[in-house]
Amino acid sequence: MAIPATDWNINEEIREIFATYLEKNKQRKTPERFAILEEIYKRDDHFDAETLYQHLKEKEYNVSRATVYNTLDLLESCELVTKHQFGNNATHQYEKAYRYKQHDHMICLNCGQVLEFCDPRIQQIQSKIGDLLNFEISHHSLVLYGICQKEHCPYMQNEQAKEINN
Amino acid sequence: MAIPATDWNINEEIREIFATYLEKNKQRKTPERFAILEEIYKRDDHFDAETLYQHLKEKEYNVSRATVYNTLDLLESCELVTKHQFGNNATHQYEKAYRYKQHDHMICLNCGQVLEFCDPRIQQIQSKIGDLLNFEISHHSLVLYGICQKEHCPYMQNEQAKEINN
DNA sequence: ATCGTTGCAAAGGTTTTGCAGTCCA
DNA sequence: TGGACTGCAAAACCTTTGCAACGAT
Repeated sequence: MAIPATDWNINEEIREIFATYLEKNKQRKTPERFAILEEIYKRDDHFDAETLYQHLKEKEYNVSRATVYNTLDLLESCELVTKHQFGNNATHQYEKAYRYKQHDHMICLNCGQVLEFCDPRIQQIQSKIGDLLNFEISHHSLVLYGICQKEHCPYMQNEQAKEINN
Repeated sequence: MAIPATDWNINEEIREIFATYLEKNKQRKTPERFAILEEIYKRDDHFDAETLYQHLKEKEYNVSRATVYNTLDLLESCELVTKHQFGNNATHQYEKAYRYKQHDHMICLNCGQVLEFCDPRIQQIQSKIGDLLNFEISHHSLVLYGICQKEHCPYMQNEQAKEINN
């Protein structure tokens, strides 16, 4: 039942970062905001706002959708959360960002699984194109779409894949 | 008043491709569909469905939004049009795809301008990661976000930029 | 006590859908 | 002619907003 020390420390660290951010920006430290932050860092996958809202509702905390969206914006601003736009559907995907090294995504059009990968060349491309076209590049989004060749990838397995496929 | 031969030929070619696609897929060759195709290939920029709908409405053709969306889907399927998701807003951007070499996009977060660029390394990344993670990659989306350093980039110049910025 | 934040529901913008009428094959 | 396509409007979807009540500072 003991919580691993590392988990605890990370949670403390994150709460601290968020608290400092809120103070600096003269925003209130409400319990709802910290509950949302905690729930996000408990999860390990990519998620959307509605899913997060449902998970919170099922548990202890009764927060409204408006608060979820508001808090996600705040967490994005202080870089504790990253917001993604995968596929062509309207729904945004989010993921925790703290201490996760920068990476890009590859998505299976059949089963909807999201894989993460790194390639240093993308940084090179970023600086080269920025210099070339006289841009100060702040960030990028690279998504590879394809079909995973593993046998455990049944066609149209889940809703997420359908949405990504449109 | 003479239409340049190349333009004419390209238009004929495109109509032919679309017609063949429609036949193969047992879809009807309606005037609306060809009017939409033609309007798209007259334009040189990125556009969204609503803009296209308005342009058609202002001109000869009275098509409905539903038909515009339906036709854009068809044109995407036969690869005459590419659909993009820039920024975090809900609106999709489209662009004509025939005979335009594959490229990626860089977007100014101030003025919303969209620049296109090519870098062969992205193809290399695509095949390397595909091999590595056992994926059959069909396409990718790379968008660089930044601030253009030119003097003619006033802050928050237009609506598009605001939307990209959220 | 103040004033930012919450919850709820209603509005917002983009895209899809249902249905009756139209028209291509 | 018949089934697919169109137009219209309504619905669906995700997200934001208005406002009264609440609560952190």
